[in-house]
Amino acid sequence: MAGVNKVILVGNLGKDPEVRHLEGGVSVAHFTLATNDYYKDKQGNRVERTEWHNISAWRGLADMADKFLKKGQQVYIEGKLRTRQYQDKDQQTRYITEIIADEISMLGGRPQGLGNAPEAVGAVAEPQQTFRQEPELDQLPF
Amino acid sequence: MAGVNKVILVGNLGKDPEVRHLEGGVSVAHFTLATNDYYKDKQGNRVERTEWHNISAWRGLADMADKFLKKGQQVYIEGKLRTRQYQDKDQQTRYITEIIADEISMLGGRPQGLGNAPEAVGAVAEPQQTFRQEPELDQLPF
Amino acid sequence: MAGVNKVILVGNLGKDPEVRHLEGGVSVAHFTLATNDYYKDKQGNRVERTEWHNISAWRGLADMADKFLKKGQQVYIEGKLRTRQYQDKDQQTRYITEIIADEISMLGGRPQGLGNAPEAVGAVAEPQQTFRQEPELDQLPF
Amino acid sequence: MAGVNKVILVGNLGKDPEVRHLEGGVSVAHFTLATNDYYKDKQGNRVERTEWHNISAWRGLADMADKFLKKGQQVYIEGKLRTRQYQDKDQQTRYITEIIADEISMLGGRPQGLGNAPEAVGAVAEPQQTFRQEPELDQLPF
DNA sequence: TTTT
DNA sequence: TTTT
Repeated sequence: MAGVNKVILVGNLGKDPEVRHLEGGVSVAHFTLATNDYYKDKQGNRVERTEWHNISAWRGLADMADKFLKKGQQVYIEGKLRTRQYQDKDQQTRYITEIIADEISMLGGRPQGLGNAPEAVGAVAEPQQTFRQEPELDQLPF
Repeated sequence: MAGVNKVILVGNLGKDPEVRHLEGGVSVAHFTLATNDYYKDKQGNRVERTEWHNISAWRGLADMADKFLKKGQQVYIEGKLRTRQYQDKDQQTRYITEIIADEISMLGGRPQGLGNAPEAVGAVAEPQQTFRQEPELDQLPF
Repeated sequence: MAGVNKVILVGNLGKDPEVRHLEGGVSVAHFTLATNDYYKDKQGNRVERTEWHNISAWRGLADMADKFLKKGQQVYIEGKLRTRQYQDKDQQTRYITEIIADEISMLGGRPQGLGNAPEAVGAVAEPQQTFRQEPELDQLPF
Repeated sequence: MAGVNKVILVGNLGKDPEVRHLEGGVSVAHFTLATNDYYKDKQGNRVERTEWHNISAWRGLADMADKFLKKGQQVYIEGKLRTRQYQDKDQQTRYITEIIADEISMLGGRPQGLGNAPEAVGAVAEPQQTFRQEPELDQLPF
């Protein structure tokens, strides 16, 4: 059966990505992304609402996130929703919904907080690049 | 700050929408939506993965869902992500991520399970209609 | 520089796909897709507006379109915009904007007009499948 | 019949918007947007491809574009495709495909080329705002 | 005609 | 926990 499961976000990283390296050489990055929205309430006041999203990126995208993404940076993210369950510290089943990134683009100008570290040179020289998940790897379970 | 928070889904309702009428005449509908995905594992076998999404629709869209949407029906949904917290029965704080629908389109042919009930006539006559949230109401808190 | 160029359509094929086989074994399919929209005019009358899109699909997607897509069928298409120029019969430069498909999903029930031709069995058995362009081929010029 | 006709772009303005005021107080803005894409050719060289899009914005969005958007600025645009015909100078029928903007978000930092002109103060103070077409006006013919 |  |  046909299905479409697509998420498109433009927002700012709430923290630097955290990257773990799993067995088999697979890496995964996690970070949060804030998307801001405005609306007018009944009194006509402008009210801000921030939504926080849990982003995860795998393999090549995880490495890219590790190298180039920093807290505060504005990015475009395309991905899919996935809700997984886990056991909390009291052995209760809990659910968390994440966006598995398929594509990440760095927006705006030079990312803040990036020094002259060698690994950042690529980002500095071309800070607004797009990275895509290699599709042949997308088939692995995660 | 600019933000984009957009979800696009094509899937099938897991159950009939449940509609509640809040104080002030506001109605809200909840249902689940399954999106199906296929991938090939390392052995080349075709594996199916179903993702379940919590959909909520408000006001006019809730009324539309109540009238026209049935379990099993295939729909296109556009909306935004929202994670809210609630207290479970043990007074523990829990989080749930929902898609707040902005637009719902009925796909495919005549919806199954629809008899000749008068309220369904519109849907039967034109089963593949699109419904949008009235935007001037979008500003109300929910 | 980061760029996003994305089109999402749900509509019906205006005709059967026309497939050509280019040198080098590359195939390309062309068809038109109608998306319907409704709005209310100043008098409150419901007015229908149909927009016609030029779709092109390459390689594996072209073969899929050739086998499974028929005039009238409802599909979900994701792709990118591309405007190319060509010379008309009077040697005038003309422009045409097309959507290069990255993903096509068949929606709704059993496709109309499909008989029992062997090549259609897959589609009939599972008419709502999703097909994606193989990304490693996406890099070829077209 | 249900239909979806959606375009999502992130790119840079090729020129300042040109705004015209039609009879009845309706304003319309036109500008071009470049989206950049990269791919590797068969030799493994990185090749850039730029796609140019014709954007039009109506009413409130046209006024917003007039005030806040400048050549070179990076924006997120959501809209729909529309192909219209017109007569060229030789009375030949020609077609042009445009994206009618529904939403425009200014991305990145302070827009370049903006001085201290009074009309730009709003943009400078809050350069990354999102503007949406008022939907009740969307029903007018254009 | 943009941007890096 | 972001950004303006």
